[in-house]
Amino acid sequence: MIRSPTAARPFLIISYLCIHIQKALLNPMEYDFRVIEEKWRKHWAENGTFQAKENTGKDKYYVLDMFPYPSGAGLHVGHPLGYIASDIYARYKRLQGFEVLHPMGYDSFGLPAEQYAIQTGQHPEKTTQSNIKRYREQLDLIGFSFDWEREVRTSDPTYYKWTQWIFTELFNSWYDESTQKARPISELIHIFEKDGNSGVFACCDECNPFTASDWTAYSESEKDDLLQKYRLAYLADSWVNWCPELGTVLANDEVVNGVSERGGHPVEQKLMRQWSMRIKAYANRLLEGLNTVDWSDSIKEMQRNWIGKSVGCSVHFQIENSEEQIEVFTTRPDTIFGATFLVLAPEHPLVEQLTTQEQKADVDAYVKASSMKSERDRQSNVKNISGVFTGSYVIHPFTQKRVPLWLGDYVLASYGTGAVMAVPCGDQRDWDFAKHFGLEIPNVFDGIDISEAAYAEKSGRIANSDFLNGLEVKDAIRTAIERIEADGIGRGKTNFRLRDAVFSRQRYWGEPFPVYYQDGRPKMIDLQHLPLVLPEVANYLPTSDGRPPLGNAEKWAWDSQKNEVVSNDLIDHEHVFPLELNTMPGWAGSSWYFLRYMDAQNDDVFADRNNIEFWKQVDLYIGGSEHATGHLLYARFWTKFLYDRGYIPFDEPFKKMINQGMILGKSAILYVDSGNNVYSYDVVQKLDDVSNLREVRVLIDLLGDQDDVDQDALRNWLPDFKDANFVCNEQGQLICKREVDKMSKRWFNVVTPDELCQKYGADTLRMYEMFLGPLEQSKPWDTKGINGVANFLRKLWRLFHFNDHNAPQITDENPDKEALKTLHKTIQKLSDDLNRFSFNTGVSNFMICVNELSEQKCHHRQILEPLVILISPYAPHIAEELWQRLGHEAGSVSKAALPKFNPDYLVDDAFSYPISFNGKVRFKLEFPRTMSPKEIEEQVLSNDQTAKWLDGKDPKKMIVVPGKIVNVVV
RNA sequence: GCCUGGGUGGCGGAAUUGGUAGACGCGCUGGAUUCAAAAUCCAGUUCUGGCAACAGAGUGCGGGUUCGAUUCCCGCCCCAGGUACCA
Repeated sequence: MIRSPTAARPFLIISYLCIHIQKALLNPMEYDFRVIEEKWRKHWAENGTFQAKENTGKDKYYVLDMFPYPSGAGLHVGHPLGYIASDIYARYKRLQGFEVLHPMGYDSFGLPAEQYAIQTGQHPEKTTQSNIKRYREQLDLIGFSFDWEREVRTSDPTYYKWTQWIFTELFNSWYDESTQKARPISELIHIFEKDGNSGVFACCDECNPFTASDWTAYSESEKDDLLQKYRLAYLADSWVNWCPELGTVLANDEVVNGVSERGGHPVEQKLMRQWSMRIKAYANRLLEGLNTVDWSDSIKEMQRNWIGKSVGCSVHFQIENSEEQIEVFTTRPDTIFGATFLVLAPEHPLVEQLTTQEQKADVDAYVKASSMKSERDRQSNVKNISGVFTGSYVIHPFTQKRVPLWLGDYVLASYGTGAVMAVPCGDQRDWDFAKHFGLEIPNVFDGIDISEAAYAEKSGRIANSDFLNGLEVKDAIRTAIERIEADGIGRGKTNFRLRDAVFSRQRYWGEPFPVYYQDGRPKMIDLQHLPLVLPEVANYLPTSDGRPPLGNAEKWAWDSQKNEVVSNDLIDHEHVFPLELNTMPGWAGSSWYFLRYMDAQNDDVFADRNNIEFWKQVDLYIGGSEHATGHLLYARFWTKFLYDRGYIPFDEPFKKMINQGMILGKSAILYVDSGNNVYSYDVVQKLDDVSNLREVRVLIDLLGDQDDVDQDALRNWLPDFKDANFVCNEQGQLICKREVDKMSKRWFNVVTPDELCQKYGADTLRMYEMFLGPLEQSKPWDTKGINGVANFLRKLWRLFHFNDHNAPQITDENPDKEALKTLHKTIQKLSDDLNRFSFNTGVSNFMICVNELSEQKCHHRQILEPLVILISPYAPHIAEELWQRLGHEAGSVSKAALPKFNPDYLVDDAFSYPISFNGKVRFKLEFPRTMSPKEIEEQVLSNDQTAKWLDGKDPKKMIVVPGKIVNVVV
C-alpha cells in the first residue's frame, strides 16, 4: 500500500518497482502486467489493429463516446468509465464479426482555455495542444481500441472549415411547413418572384404579406431583411442572456438558476443583434423523433419538457376605442367565459400605447422595476405577486363585457404572444393575481368549489358559459375552438416552449463565422475559400469600446475580389469589408462530429457519401446525461437539417444511447479549531461541544487503510499543518471522516487512472471500473476493492500453469462434462449481460467461471482458449498475451471469433427441488427432470421430512412447478 | 409542485418472465503456510436467540392480490437527477 505524500512518492514507486522486478526475476511464471501491457499497446499501435475500414463486406457497427473537452486538470477515474464500457462493447462487436467504427476526438474550443489565455497571455491553441497530449497519454494507458487515424479536433481549421460550411448552408435555407422540410433559400426567392409570400407556409418571423411585384420592387437591402425572417441561421435583435462577467451571451441551457453554467456568474436580459438558429422550426420533429430512438425515458422526457408542446388556440381581443387587438394564446378556450382580465408582459410592445394618462406614472414605474429584475429574481419570487392596471379595457368577444387590461411580470414576453387571458377560476396564478388585486373570480365549472384555490384539472363540466354549458371539458375545448374560428377571432394553434437558439458568442476561442458585412448586411464566404482561420490577436479581452475579442485583430477584413483575409486598413466598403467579430458557441462543433469520424481527413466534403452510406447512424452512443437539453438536442437538429438538404440518409444521429453515472469522490475530513489543533474524527465524535470546530478536507493520498493520515506527510502537505498540534486517538492515529463529494481537485479527492494503471495494470482498472456497479448509476469511488479484481486476473493467469519457458501446461484431450458446463454457462450469461449492458455482472460471471475451473483443476485447451477470447474485451492485454502463449499469431485475439453457446452442455438429468411449506423453503429433494408433477407430489408426501412440517395436518393443496419449486399449503 | 430514476447485509452490489433473497467482490473473524511479513490457500460472515442442531425475523413504511411478492396493485416516507410563473 502506498500511503505517502505525493512528495515522497517517487521513492516509493522506485522501491515498489525494485521489489516487483526482484519478484519477476525469481518467478518467471508470474503475471507481470507491466511488461505485458506495454508490449500489447505497442503491438496494437504499430499494427493498426483497430483501424476501421469501409465496405469490407462485413456488417457495420458504430460505437461512439461523447468526446471530451481537454481540460487542464486531466482525466480522473470517472472520465474513462463510459469509454471502458463502449470499448468492451466495440471489442465484442468485432468478435461477433462486425466492422466496428470506434473513434475518439476532442471538443477543443471552449472557455477555460480562453480564460487561461486572458490570465497568462498563453495562446489557447498552445494550452489546448498540451492538454490534448496529456489526455492522449492517459487514454493510451488504458488500452482502448480507438481508431486514432480518425481523430477529430473541433478547433482544427480542417475540421471547422466544415462547421463553417454547415453554418452557411443553414443561412441559405428556410423551413417549409407544408412539406415539413428545410429547403434552399434560392427556391424561396423563386417563389417570391412568382407569387409573393401569400402561399408560403414557412417557419419564420412575423412578416407582412407581399406580392410578386412588391418583391421585385424591393431594394436589395429590403429583400435581405425579409429573407432574414425566413433563414434557419439568421441575424436578429433578440432578448439574450447576457453575462457581463464573461462578456458574452449564453444559450438558455447554459444558464442554470439565473447564473452561468460555467463560473456561476449573474446573467441578465439584453436586447442584442445576434446570430440565431431557427431550431423552433424543428420542434415538432424533434419531439416525434424521440419515439424512434432507444434512449432512456428520463432523457426523452427531459427533451419533451424542454420542447414543451402545448395545444390550444389564439384569441384576439379588441381594444376598447382602438383599432388594435391583443392576441393571447390559451390551452383552455373552454374557460373563456371565466376570463375577467387580460395580463400583458411588461415588455409587451403595446404597453406604452395602451397606458392611460392617469396610470402612466404607475405603469412606467412598474415596467422599469421589472426590467431591473433579472430573470432569476422573477423566478425566485414566484409567490411575490406584482402587477399594475394600464387603464385600458378590451372587449370580451362573446359577452361584449369590458375586460380590464393589466401588466404582470408573471407573464413572459418570450412565450406565446406575451399576453394571457386570465381565468382566475381555472388557473392558480390568475387566481392569486385576482385575489391580490381584488378582481372578480366567476366560476365556470359545474359543482366545483373555487373559494380556496383555482381548479386546473382538465375534467368536469362547464357552466355559466353560454354555448359551452354542460359540456365535458374536452368537448368544450373543441367546441370553443370551432366557434372562435367560425367567428374569426382566433384559430387553433400549437405553441412550443423551445426558443430559437442564440448562436453568437463574444469570445475568441471558437469558430469564426464565415461572414463579412456589406452595408451592414451579412454575406457568406463560399466553401471554396474556407476555412476562415481564427486570426491572431494581441489581447483576448473585449476591446475598450466593447466589441468582442476579434475586434482586437489587425488583419480581419475580407477582400471580396481576392477572396482572402486582409488588413483592416484596407476596408473600403467597396471590395474590402469588415468580418464578423462574434464566434460560434461551444455546441457548434459537437453538433456534427459523429459524421466527421466517418471520413475524418477528407478535404473535399465533410464526409464522403459512400462512407456515410456505409456507417450511417451511431448504433451506440455513450455519455453523460448532463447534455440532455444541450448537445443532444442541437445534434439532432443539425442531423435533421442535413437530412432535409439531402446530405445524409438518416434524420436521427444516435440510435441507442446509454448514460453512464457519475463517479463520485470520497473526501477525507479532519477537524480544526481556532487554535492550532487538528482533531481525529473518532476523538471529535466523543466531544460534547463541537461548535468551535470546522471541517477541513485533506488530500486523500495521505490516507492509510484505516482512513488514518500520514502525519509527517500532512505537515509537509500544507503550511497550515506545519506546526499544528495533532489531537490523535488512543492508537496515536489521526482518523479522517469520509464523505462523498464530486470528484474534484478542489476537494482533494481525485484518483487518476494513471496511478492505478501503474500500480495494478490497465486490465485490472478496466474490470474494476465495470465491477463497481451498474453503468448508469452514480457511485462513489473506493480504491480498496480493486484488490479483488487484481487477484482474479492472477487467478486467471495461474489457470495456465506456465513453466520456465513460458509454455502453458495444458492438454488437448477432450474436457469433461463439468468444465464444458462451466464454460457454456459463462458464454450464455455473458452474452446476456452484454445485451443488457450489465458489465458489472459480466465481471462477476468471469470470476465465477475462473473459480469453478480452478476448483476443477481444468487444464483443457478446449475450455481455456474460448475463455481467453471471451474475456479479451474486458481485459485485452492479458488476453493477447495468453492467446499468443497458447500458440496463436500475435495480436489475433482481437480478431478471433466469439465462442458459440451450446445449450446441450447445460442440460441436467436431475433437479434439486426446493420443498417449501406455505411459501417457506425447508429442505431440498432431487428428482429426475423427466418426473411428472404427480409423481413428484407423491414422492414429497411420502418423504420423512415432510411429515415433520405437516405436523399431523393434511396438506390443503400442492403446487409443483417442474424444474422450479414445490410448495405445500398446510 | 411536476417529470424520471432509486431505497436489499458493515460496504459496492446480485436475483433477467412472480418461484431457494443476499450471487460476485471488498471488509471482518478464525485457521494453514512463513523466522516474520506480503502473497497464497482453507473455513465462517443478513439480523436476533442458541455451544450446536435449529428456530424466529428480514428487501424504506402501511395495506392488497397470490399456493408463493425484492418483483404486480393501492396509499405514504425518504434520496438523487431534471424542470419550474410556459398561459
